[in-house]
Amino acid sequence: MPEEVDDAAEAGPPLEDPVDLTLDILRHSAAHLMAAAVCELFPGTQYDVGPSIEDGFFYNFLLPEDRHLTDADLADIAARMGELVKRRVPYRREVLPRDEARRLFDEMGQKFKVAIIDRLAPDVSSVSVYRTGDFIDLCRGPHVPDSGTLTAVKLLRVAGVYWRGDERNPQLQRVYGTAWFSPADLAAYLDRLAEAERRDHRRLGRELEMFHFDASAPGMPYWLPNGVIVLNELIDFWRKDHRARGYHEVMTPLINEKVLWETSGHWDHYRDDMFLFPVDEQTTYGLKPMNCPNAHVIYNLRRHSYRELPLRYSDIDPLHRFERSGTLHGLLRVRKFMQDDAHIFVTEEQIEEEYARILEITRVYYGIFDLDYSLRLGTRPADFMGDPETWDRAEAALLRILEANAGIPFTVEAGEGAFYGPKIDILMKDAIGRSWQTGTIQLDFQQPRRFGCEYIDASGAPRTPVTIHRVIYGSLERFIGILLEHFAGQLPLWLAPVQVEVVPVQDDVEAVMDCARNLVERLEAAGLRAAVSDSPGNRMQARIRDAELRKVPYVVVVGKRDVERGDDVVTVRDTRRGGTEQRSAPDLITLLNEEVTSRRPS
RNA sequence: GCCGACGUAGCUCAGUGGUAGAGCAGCGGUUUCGUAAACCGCUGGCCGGGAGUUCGAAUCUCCCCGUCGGCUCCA
Repeated sequence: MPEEVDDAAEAGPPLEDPVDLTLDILRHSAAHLMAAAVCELFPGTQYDVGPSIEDGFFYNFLLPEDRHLTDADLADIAARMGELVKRRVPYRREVLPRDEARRLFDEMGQKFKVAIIDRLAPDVSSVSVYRTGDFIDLCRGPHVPDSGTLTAVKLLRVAGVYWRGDERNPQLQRVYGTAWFSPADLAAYLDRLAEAERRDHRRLGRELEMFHFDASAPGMPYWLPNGVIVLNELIDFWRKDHRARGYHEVMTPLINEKVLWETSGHWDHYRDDMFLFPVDEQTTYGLKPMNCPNAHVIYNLRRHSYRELPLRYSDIDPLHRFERSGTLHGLLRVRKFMQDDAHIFVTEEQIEEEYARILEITRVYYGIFDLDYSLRLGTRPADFMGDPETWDRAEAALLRILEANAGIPFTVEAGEGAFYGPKIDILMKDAIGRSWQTGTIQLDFQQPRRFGCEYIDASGAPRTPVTIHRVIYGSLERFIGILLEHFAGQLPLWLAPVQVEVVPVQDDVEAVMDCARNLVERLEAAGLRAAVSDSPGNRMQARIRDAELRKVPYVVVVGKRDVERGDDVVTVRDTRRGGTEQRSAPDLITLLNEEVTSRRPS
């Protein structure tokens, strides 16, 4: 789990012994036990930090002589831990003066521990250490009384991590594990992971034939017919709604000469994330990673009055970003994507009101899908453009906006802003609880200035507008990935590639087939996506199963009995809620159309 | 990009040095059945790519590509 770990937080003034055993204590003790096993198996191992995290624990190691842990080693480590559990090794606490503890770890050659002690606050005069057999760790505790408590522990995986989370530092190896009160709890946790895997959008995307990734285009999705329907429905809704909200859609070049990126600042701040290609000795083009520079070009096509602002340009052009290979992840992290993008030119006085409008759009859009989200304010990054005073002003404005929108939880992340301005991000979680940014609302004082954008204010003087960059869905690719996981593939009716499938009971009876085809025609005439089940020779049951597996929301079965009755009443199976009911065809059409237009989530 | 793992039929997977397999899907036939899998048969593979070791490589070694889990980075 990508938990934020302050590596000095483990050490400090000793804590008292716990009254009750918590999962936190159990997991932290499991981390110690694992480190003890690793040190026994690989003498000379340096150990760094090993906290409890959500659902488990980890410990970071540097093995001697460039040895690296592999999955095979995990089994050995687990076996050694098992022996220690059987021996009920006590966790013994000692409190030492700070300098004595430093000497102890220094003599042991544990330089990570020495570094932790050296980073402690000056007023910390004593620290505690815990001994588990021969293993000694710098640790505030508290811990379990002995290792006999650790009966439901499983080591999960090994990962490379940069020391103290900095890519310029040497890489350590981290072993992740999970620990629970009982083997039954552990089994339940593993079941939960297996359930999450069934919701994995990559699996659903393949099974539902929505998208594909080819080895020749890593991170660039092929959208298949089913996926294009979802994509287009989302875009159609967005387009129509935003036109009504005063947005003007534009389309701009996918590639621009280097000079544009120099003007925008991308050349200096974003070049490494761009696809760049020289076309001759003098000319280099860049494939656009963002739409903002071209939006500024459009703004500058004529003079603007303050009366025109806010001026809202939207676009959904494809973007390409050269993401590092190890970071790609299905639709959630791609190199080619589209955003429901817009650039809004406002006066500084209009910022807060326009943000309020955008946050209202966010509430509406995420409400449609029953999605829970949180907000995050990202402030000035290390590699920022412009002057700190402007940044401070902008950050203060966004903080006021967030506070005014009480009810939605938000966090402030220092250094998480874009290089041109601070931003409010919308965060969502995937099936296994990983957090992803979807929408973002960014404030930009830099690009309008760099592009020389102006408007004429009420007194006739030229002034520089502020640009708000905003996406609500964010990347449509990522948003669809999140939706697939959120709905476990059972999309709301308005997005479902096939909304109704008609299954004939007897596919060799012409009257039955005519009835099925006629129903589909009427559904289609009413604007619904319908099809006759086309697997000749299969029994009705197999056709229903097939439609269920493809997550078709409604399945209608028609057979001889319906034809003979001739009352235009059919049996409708609701695959999302389960169960069937009788309904006249006209009623069915009205009902489904109502569900589509209201965009009910399920 | 870094650490670890994985890559065999469209999909899920078995096969650890000696003739490439199963289920599902697909195709052909039989069946026409009332709400989650009828039956029989057939087809289908540069075993991710390249080099090496070996009498012999899906299997062992090295390099590359891709994927998965983390780290870093980010919509």
